[in-house]
Amino acid sequence: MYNNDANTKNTLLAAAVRVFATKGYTAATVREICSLAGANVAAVNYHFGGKEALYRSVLEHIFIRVQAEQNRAGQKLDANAPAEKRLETYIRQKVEDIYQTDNDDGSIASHWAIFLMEVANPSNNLDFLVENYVQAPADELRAIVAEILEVPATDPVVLDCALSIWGQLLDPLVMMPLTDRMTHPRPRVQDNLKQFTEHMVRFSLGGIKAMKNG
Amino acid sequence: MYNNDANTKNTLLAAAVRVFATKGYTAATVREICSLAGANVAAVNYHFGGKEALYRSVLEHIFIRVQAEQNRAGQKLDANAPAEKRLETYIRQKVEDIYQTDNDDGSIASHWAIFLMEVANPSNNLDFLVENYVQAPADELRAIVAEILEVPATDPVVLDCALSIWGQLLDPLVMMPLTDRMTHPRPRVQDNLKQFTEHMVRFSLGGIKAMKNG
DNA sequence: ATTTGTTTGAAACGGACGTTTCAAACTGCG
DNA sequence: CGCAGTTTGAAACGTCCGTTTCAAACAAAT
Repeated sequence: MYNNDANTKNTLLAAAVRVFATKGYTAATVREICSLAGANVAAVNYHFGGKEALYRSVLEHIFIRVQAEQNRAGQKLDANAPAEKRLETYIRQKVEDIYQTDNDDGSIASHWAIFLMEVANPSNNLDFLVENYVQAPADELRAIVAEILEVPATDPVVLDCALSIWGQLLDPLVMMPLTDRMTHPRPRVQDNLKQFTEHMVRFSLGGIKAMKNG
Repeated sequence: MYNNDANTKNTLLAAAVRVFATKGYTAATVREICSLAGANVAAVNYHFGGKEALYRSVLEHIFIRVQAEQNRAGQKLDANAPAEKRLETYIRQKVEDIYQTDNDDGSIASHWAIFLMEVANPSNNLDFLVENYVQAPADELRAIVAEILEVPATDPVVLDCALSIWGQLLDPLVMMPLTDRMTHPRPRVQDNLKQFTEHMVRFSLGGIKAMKNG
């Protein structure tokens, strides 16, 4: 407890984020993680207690960044603006959060990659992710949609519309294996942020209003 | 070559469909498939030549059923009907195809489960699946959307709208791990086929029309 | 400098997997 | 019945995985 063991541990954690994000939990091997971190195979068990504990550490590590992002977005959202404008802001922020890449290679942010891997292959940790990543933004969207529709948030049509919108948000990620293989592949959202956002806003608003007179 | 080896081979194939559909290619084990089929571990290699060859046999086996379904749906689609009506028919048919369960336990048809597994964890076989399952229906949808929008099918807005619609079709499947874990879980589409179809048609038509004057 | 506690490294363990082996059982045919 | 070809079954093989072991290297404190 006297020295700076943080170096190896942090290197290991960073390597684990990269490997888990690209391969998923089961396909990732501790040997590859250790090799990428320049550490010994036993390092994972010594510093974290095992592969599963390392994975949980990764989830907690990326979660604090996501929560900060959500707080930042939440503050920007003006509660007094009209609901339609708030929907636009909501969609724009989510699109930016998901698809804006700070990294040079244009790859998705690792926490979204890991999130997708969990959805595709759910483990016990998905409950934690939904509770902390998904629930609050989803409730927020439901409130906005309910206000546009002028119905209570418990109305089933609100849930339907909210899911249609969340679906459109995550689809480019989920469907990428498909769209990349089609004869007319979809251009990467990362390269068309503004255009994609604009389409989503118009299409979604049009869809919601079409559900209005019920 | 004189006897009916078809019995063991077919039992093995049926078991493989079930196991691959629930676990995916990598997570599925030859031992479990053989155990479910009441066959020896060596049976897979003897009858199919290995796990991967068995998987390809499964894909080809379920593909002939899917192609028959698509032909049946294609015949029903009246080319002379107005585009909006054809969109409604298209959506209704796809929703039924995907979510209507003939099996008693309400589980998704196995070919869709396997398809989803491939999307989540793409292998070389996904190219085959996209080419034969996805490409034609996707082109069909693009034609319908282009007609409603009164623009050529090559217009980018057509692709955007078509993807928004395909996204809504597959979302309940893909997002199920999420929606099941939320405080307001979405009711299973299987139990609300008509309601879900109606929402999708109205929402999508509203969305498309909102993109019209562009 | 010696001791004490912490971190690393090479090697091995135990288990699960796909696959192979080969003898036994079975089938159809003369 | 007896034989040839086909199919099965039990056991083992080789590989890769996560994990454990334990001695060596290291850092800090007396």
